Amino acid sequence: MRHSALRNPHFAFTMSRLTIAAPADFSLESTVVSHGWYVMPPFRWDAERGVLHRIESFEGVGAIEISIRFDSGKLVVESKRNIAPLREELRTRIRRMLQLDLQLGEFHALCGKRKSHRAVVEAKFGRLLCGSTLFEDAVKIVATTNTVWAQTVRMVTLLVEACGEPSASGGRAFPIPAQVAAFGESELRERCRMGYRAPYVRALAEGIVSGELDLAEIANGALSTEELFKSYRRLPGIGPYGSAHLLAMDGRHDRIAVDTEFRAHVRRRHLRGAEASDNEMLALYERWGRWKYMGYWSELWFDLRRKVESGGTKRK
DNA sequence: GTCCAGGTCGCGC
DNA sequence: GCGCGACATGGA
Repeated sequence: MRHSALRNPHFAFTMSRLTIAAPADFSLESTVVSHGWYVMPPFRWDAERGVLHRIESFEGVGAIEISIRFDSGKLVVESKRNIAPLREELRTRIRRMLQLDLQLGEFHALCGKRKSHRAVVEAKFGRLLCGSTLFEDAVKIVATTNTVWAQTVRMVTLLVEACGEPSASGGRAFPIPAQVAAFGESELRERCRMGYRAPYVRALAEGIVSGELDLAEIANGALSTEELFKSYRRLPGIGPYGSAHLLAMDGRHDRIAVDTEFRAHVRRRHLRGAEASDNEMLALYERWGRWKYMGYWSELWFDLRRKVESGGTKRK
């Protein structure tokens, strides 16, 4: 069972540990619960204990289960498996997952000027939970397009179950491109219920395996935001919405991912239900400069939180 | 049965 | 460059 280590002092004693420094404006909870990724495997969020569980696979090692918690200003990463040899790679992955390198000062300064966004600063909100690879985020984004959230979760859960590397206790890591490529398009359709997205996901996986799509080059930080936007757009199944989303996961909020959610939010929040063009809606966020997407997203997210707290409908 | 959801693609103009 | 229909899936 998952918590056998807690009951068995021998295993508890052999827990392998690693710590990572976190920025002063970092909040584990706000980062984890920053958008819907935390409800999808291979993440599992224990809200009560404030522990993020995750399964990660390593070449030649297999899939291992890790937990991440925040203690005295730093992140504590633990596993029953010995993670010492994986320390550097694990650090790199966690920095990406929790956007630890993102500088939020400017965004929080902008929030501080707006009464509506004070809570954002207090919550240390502004980092988005990401997968450990761009491939994972791109696949998940494709799974969010033109469907409802419950189906997105279903597709991703089925995909991870179907071809992710299994861990000792039966959980699974997010599949690597080779695993998805080997799985194939018809399986993505039939077993993972991905529908017409199957060819996109397959092409994404195969493109990475063959080297035709070089995600490492895209993600190495050398490209300008607009160049990066164009690069993401060339990925199969990634259009303007997905590309803006991927930009945000790279800490770049210059562009807003326009979708039905954005439009509904703007109508509700700024237009008293009235219709407007996308450009008119986008113009409302111009004052956020480089932080347009997070300005919008934090607004939506905190509206949603207030709604949930006052007993409204629960989502994501 | 019909509509549509955190869109994207390929086509015709 | 811009508008438009098709595209799987499943819940409302």
